[in-house]
Amino acid sequence: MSYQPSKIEPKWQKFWAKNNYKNWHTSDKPKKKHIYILDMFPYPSGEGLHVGHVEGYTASDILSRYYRMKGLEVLHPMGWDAFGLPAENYAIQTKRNPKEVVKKNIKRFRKQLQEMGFSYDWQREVDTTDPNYYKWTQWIFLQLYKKGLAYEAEVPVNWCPSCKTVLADEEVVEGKCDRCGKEVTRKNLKQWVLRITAMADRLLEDLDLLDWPARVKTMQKNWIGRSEGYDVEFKIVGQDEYLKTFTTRIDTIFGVTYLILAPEHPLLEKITEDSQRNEVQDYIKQALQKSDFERQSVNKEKTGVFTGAYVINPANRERVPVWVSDYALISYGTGAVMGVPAHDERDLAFAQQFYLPVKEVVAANGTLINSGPFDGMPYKRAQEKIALYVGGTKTVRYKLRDWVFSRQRYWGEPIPIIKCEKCGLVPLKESQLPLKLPEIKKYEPSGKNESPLADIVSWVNVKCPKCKGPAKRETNTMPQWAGSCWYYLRFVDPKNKKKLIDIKKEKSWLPVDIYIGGVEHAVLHLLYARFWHKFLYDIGVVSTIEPFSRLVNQGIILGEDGEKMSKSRGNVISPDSVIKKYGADSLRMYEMFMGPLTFAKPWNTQGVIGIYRFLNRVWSLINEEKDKSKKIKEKDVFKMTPEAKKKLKENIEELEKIRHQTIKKVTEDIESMHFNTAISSLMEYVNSLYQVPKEKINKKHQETLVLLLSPFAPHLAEELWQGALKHRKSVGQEKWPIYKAEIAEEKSFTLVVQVNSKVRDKILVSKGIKESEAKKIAKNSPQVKKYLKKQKIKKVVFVKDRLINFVI
RNA sequence: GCCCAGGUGGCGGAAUCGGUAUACGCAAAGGACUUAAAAUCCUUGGCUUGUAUAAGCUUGUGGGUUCGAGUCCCACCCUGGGCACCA
Repeated sequence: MSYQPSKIEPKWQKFWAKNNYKNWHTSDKPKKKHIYILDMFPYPSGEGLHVGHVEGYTASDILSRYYRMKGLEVLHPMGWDAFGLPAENYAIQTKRNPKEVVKKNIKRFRKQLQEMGFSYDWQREVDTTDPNYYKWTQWIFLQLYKKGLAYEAEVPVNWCPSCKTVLADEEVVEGKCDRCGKEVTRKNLKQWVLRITAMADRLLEDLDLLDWPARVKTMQKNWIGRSEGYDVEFKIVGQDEYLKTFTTRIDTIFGVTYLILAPEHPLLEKITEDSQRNEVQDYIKQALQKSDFERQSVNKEKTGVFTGAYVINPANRERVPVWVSDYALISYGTGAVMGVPAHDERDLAFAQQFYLPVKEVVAANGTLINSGPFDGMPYKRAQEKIALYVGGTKTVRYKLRDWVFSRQRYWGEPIPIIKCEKCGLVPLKESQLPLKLPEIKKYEPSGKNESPLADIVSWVNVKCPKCKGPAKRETNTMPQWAGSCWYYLRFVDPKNKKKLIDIKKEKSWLPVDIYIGGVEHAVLHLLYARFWHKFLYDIGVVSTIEPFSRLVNQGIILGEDGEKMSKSRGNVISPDSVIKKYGADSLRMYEMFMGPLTFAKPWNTQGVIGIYRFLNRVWSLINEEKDKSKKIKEKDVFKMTPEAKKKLKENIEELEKIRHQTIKKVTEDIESMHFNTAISSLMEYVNSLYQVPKEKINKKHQETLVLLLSPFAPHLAEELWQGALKHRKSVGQEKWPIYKAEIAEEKSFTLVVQVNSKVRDKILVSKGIKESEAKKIAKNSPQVKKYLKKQKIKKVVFVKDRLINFVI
């Protein structure tokens, strides 16, 4: 019989599913050594699983299967991030109810994951749209509200006209909606906002504790954008007002030649001179009409208008003009900037545009000039002194803004707040959770700055829990990210009715040891989840300060043309079609063999076939009858050096050595996540086994091969283990093979003989050979003799167990 | 513009500490088997010169350190990613 994945794979999937996947179920409170291996759970979109999911999920599955065989208890769960725009937009497109659509999509995703042979603990499955789950998402919101970390505010927000909802800053990419690609506009709306800025310092500092890719840490650092500087006030000439500016370079204050206010600055109106009023008002109007993206696009010409007002520079008492320009942002600092064209690129561009003076105050050597009493002082040291001199206050500012948390959409967690005209905002009682999302007929966004929930009179109108008077429910829903902020906690205790998580269980499993997923979540999910986790730590729900100790980003898989996979390009590879042709094992292994996990790699269908061939070779190595085995002709066998060939023929010990070397290599490579080289070494092992007549291969070799292969190609391994090799247990429950270092070690090595650093000969010698002996052997080589001739040897370099170099 | 990562055969990639560059796989060529094809198995394979022994060159480019550099240092070029008026 030949290797037929379409026959054996469903068979073993059924076998694993027995007793609700009992073999992969983990206890709540692990006793032995344990590890929590987590995938970023998918949005169950209508597209189904794609090859990018398969990549990360295969990597984590290999680790999970490996560590189980090493005797660790492994928590490896899966669930569904099913609220939010992708599912809802798909439902609207196909004119169906989001709930039904999601249910169907989840079913399909689950089936696809099971067809990949992923070893999840399906008893811990969670779904963010299940009321038993989002009850706790709402509960966390209530706690945030009680601690003052959730508040309502009228804020300028990003509005997507196509999705008809508010977006978080993180969801806007290059001025466009991250979901649909439409240009985002700006609106002022009353919104729920989470005070993530309160955690800014901790989110920044604790990055040091994490074993994460440096670039993800850098992205978070930049996103938080901490700057230390000073607030400095400038007195307005002829008025009693002061303009407060924020600067990180107070040492350049003697170089201020103008001041800039953002168009939204509250004092602008008041300070503008009548002669300039029309011009300034026109400018403000224009600026406010522009989208954020337009205003902030780079390399654009600077614009601005003089207000007619002057301020006094507190450092040197000079009068400097006040301008309005949209390169000052109202949302950062004080909305007012001191213009120092000599030492700031943007200020220089502005000054050149409007012929404003440029005054140098820091010399090339870094000491101050034209700075009165501070001349000659190094600029760094001058900062504190100047601050004292001009009355500046030390301030820390962040780029990070509070997180706009409400969405005008149906498909999200309802915010558990009641609005009463008399009592104001009244939170629901915990006993009233979950506040279920009502089933409605019309769930398209209305575009009226409200969620479609606002139209459900029977749901919206309630009695105020406090005064019993008429009141209304909050109709906005939570954003996509809410449910994914804490799902990794629920996996540990998915059925707890009384608590979000039992802290004893949390203590034994958290933090997540290995978290695998795409880099696209570097500042969204990963920052929000850290924020919530720290909050839960503060209120005593969890005992750990960070949720994910180690993060690994898989690289994206490109189409066969080397471009990003997309429907419009027509280069999308569907996992289903690959499974159908070559089986899930080939798909898994190919994706791991393509290259390092973290690299971006182009798909190559021929490569899948290569892996398929390899699995066939494994199959026939173990399955074929001995008499039918390769008609090995001694003369045409070997692809190895003559020495190795001889050894293999004469000495089966060589094969045993390779067996131990392979165990060593595969073990080390799995632990360091070098899956591509682990597979290479399995291939080399199989190639070696093919070099010897079948009857010389003992069962030990076959068993080792199957065990080592089992995390990568679990179906094939199970078939061979329980079939041809006649074992009773699942291969996944066997022990991982061990190697002996002394057997794996090579006894001899190829001594490289160089003359003037050029390789002239290679001689097989035993390991540990001494310099004197090596010298003797090397000098005897006819090749080497040719080069040495009568020349005088100036120097001999000997590297133990490697080479000898004669310098002449 | 700034920051980060990376440039190795026709392709994906391998190569602890500076010590045999190109493992493994794909594609290619030749052979065996077959009526034939597919599949399978075997062999070859960086480039140049050469019948061959062999010699020279080769890890983006140019320098440097070293007995010895894919690996370390300097400069430059290119690709990918991130940030982008954050004062």
